[in-house]
Amino acid sequence: MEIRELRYFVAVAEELHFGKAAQRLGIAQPPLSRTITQLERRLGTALLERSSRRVALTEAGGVLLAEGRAILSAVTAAERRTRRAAAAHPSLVLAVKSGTAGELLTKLLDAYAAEPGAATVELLLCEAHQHQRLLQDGQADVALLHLPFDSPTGLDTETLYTEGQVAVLPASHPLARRSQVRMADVTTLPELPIARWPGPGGSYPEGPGAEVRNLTQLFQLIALGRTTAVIPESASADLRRDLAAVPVLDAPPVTTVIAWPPHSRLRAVADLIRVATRR
Amino acid sequence: MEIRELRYFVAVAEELHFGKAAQRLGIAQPPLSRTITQLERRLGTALLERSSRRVALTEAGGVLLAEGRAILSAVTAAERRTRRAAAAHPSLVLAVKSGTAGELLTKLLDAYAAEPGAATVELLLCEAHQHQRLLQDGQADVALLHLPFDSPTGLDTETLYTEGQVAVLPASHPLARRSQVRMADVTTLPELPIARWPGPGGSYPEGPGAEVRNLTQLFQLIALGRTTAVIPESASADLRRDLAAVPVLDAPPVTTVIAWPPHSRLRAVADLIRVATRR
DNA sequence: TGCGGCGATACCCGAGCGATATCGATCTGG
DNA sequence: CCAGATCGATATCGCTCGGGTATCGCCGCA
Repeated sequence: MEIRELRYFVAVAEELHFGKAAQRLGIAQPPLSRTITQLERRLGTALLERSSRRVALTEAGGVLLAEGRAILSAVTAAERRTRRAAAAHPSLVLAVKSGTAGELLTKLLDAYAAEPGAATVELLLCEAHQHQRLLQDGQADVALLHLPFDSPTGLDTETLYTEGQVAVLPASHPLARRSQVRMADVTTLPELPIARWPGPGGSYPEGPGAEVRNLTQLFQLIALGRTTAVIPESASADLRRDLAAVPVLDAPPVTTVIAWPPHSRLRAVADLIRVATRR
Repeated sequence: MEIRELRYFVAVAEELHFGKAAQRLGIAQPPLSRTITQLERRLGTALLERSSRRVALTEAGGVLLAEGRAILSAVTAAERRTRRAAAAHPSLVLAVKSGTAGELLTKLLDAYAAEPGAATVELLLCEAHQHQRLLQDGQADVALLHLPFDSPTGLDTETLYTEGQVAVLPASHPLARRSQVRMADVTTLPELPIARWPGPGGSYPEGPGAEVRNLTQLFQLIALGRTTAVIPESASADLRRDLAAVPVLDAPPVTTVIAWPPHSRLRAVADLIRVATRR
């Protein structure tokens, strides 16, 4: 099996249309048909069921689509990482959600910078749930994830620390004067529905609350009395004056982990992980 | 980058000798040289430092070797899994160390077999530390690992259960009458050095104890009074009459986890994991 | 029933892959 | 210090194979 064949197959499997796939690949349709047929013959398996009106994946085709996507991104990752490893000035890309400020990150970067032979650390600020893709296609070398929100599927991780969550409320709200609350107190406020974050696929779950993408948006909407949210304690470190944070006793704890692709060979990654986990 | 190029590069990087690599690949040496040069030009990076007497990896070459190996095994895994997904009779390969008998496995297999639409489960008995390779190159679909002995690097896992460890001793040994011992009691017996298991690389660590590969060997050597060992409680379930097991209070607990490759699409894998983790 | 959409087939051309022959550099033994 | 051996690079050739255009055959639809 060659990469070219996989690229072609993935294109067809995603478009479910030979013509469109050929266009996307920048080739004509006949060689595409031929390549897929040849791939099927090599594997000894039908990958697509095709009539002249409809193209569908077979069971085997579905498996190959999943595996193929992973392989293709592994290949682009390998190219990127190889090029980067050759750069005169070694550097390290650390992916973090734009919310993740916090002492932890500062301390980590300072501690690593103090190491002998430390590489330049570039911060790659990303949207929620993007870390995994960034690590898997080689755009980032390491990431900070927040369990259980982010999924560490297929990554190696080390736990850095665990914290509780707080409810963020308008300072004037009755609950804001409490020293602690429970999830039920926060989720049952009819006038303040819980904000919705995008899911792993990038789309929002159904619900009444406002749709938000980052903390600035969230805080503004809370200050306006339109929504509320339960977030990790450290994310509420420097809150606006018109907001209040109240610990939520029974909210699931949030664990910050450092994650990296399983076969990373970069010395800088190993160093950073060592610095992050020692103490 | 094409698979062919990667295969060639990995061969040269492993042999560090163009002639030998060409032989291993079953081609002549000139096209191999040419392909590597072309790969280096495409990546814009030297991968190998070559004089006429010596071939060595560059920094970038080392990175590409690690990534390339992973990609190559992912490709063979994709081929195997695609073919298997097309088989008329769906089956599932579960990799377990030959020691892992125990109730857990029996219960798991029974529970899964009772599911509607259960696939045939083939057991693949393997040596220590082989699970990961088997999963990564598609010879197995799921595995049972024992942390902290086996490493779940690059795999997704769910914890099944945790147990203590016991010291296995000749029944006639003085310690065998104790109801519990400590690590120090067992490791400091001059006449009974602790047995050595192969490490992740397949080679044995240095030390005085006997080299063993499986429980039968181990038990025989213990019965002969040549060695002793600390093993998970469940592995000592049906012990020979001339052996005794004593709980070791301060031995690290052993966690059995079920592990699978991160982007598995097989329904049977999902079912098995669901069955394994529910209760 | 004729038309349009879509994948498969037929056929041709050029790039690229592999083989052989040979060169040039470097290490080794006498 | 030189002759031979070793080993990677280069030159050149033939052929496979990947890509293009033209066209067919099938099927849904008006």
